[in-house]
Amino acid sequence: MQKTTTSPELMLENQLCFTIYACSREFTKLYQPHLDKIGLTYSQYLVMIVLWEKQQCTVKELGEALFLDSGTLTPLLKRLQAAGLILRERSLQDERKVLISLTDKGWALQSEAVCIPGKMAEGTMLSADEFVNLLGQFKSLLARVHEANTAATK
Amino acid sequence: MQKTTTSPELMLENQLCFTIYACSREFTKLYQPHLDKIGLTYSQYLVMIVLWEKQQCTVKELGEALFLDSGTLTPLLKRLQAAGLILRERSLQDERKVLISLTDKGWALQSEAVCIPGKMAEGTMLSADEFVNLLGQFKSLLARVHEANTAATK
DNA sequence: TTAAATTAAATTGTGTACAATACATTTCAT
DNA sequence: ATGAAATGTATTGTACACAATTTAATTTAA
Repeated sequence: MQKTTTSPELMLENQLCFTIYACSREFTKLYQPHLDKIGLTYSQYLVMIVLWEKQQCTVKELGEALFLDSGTLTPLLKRLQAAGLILRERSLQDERKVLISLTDKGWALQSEAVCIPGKMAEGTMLSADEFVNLLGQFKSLLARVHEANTAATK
Repeated sequence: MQKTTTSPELMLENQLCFTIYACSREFTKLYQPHLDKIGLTYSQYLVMIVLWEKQQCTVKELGEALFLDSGTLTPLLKRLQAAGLILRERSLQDERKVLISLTDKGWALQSEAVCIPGKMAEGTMLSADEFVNLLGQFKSLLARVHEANTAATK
C-alpha cells in the first residue's frame, strides 16, 4: 500500500503519553543501581515508602496511594514478606482486610534508602526550583487524568 | 520498632518519579477503551505509530525510537504479525537485521486510529497551550534522564 | 433477620519490561 | 585472509500491570 503523510497528531514526537511513558521507564532505570544495593525493585521501593510513612495499612490503602490493584500488589507483597521486610496479617475486626506492616528488618532498610532521593537529584541535575515546579505540574496532570478515568468508569 | 518522622525526600508526595509513573499508567488506562476497539495494546499502538510514520524499519530502530529492547519487542512484534498487521523478514543485505513493515491490514488500521489523539485531548481537557507546554517539559526531562542513563552505562 | 448487595483480597490469564545470555552475522585489525 | 570484536535478534527468567473472576466477610434493606 502507498505512503501518505501521517497526520501530525499521530506522530510519535507529538505524543504526550509516550513521552511520559518513556520518561517513567528511564527514571526507573536511573534508580535501578541504587535499588539493587538494597535489594528492592522500584515498585517494591514505592510500597516501602508508603509503609515507612504510615507504619501500617491495608492492601486497599496501598493500592489507592500507588494507583495499583490487588493483582499487582498481592504477589509483590508476598515477595517483600519472603524477603523478611513486611508482615501480612488478616485484620481481626474485618477479616476481609489484610494488614501490612514492617518488620525490624523493613524499618532498618529506611536508613539505607534515605540517600537515594539525593542520588537521583544529582543524576538528573535538577535544581530545587525545577524539581518543585515539575512536581507541581505533573501532580496536577495526574489528578486530571485520574479524574478523567474515574469519571469514565462511572 | 518505633516510629520516627520520615524525612521529606522519602515521602510519596515528594516523589517526582512516582508522579510520572502513576501518570503514565493513568494515561494508558485512558487510552484503553479506544485501543480496545481497534484491537491494540498501548505498546502495540506505539509500534504502529512508528511504522505508519516510517513505513519500514528494523527492530533496533524501533527500539531506539521507543526506548525498548528486543526482549520486549520480539514477542510484541510476533503478536502484531499473528494479528496480520505487520510483516517480519530478514534483511537480504544484512541477515542480522529483521525488517518490520506494514501489511494492507496494518495500513488500513491507521484510519481507525487517527481519531484517538482527539479523544484523549477531549478526555484530559488540556488546551493546546497546556499540551505543548507539558510536552516540551516532559521531552526535556526525558532527554536529561536518558542522558544520565547513557552516561552512567559508559 | 436473613437474603441480596457490597466490599476486600486473592487468583488467573495475557501482555509487557528488562537483565542476562546465547547465537548468528558482519566488520575490522593485522 | 582470518580470528577477534562488534552488531542485531532471539531466548530465558523475574517482576510487574491490569482485566476478569472467585471467594469470603460485612453491610443493607425488605
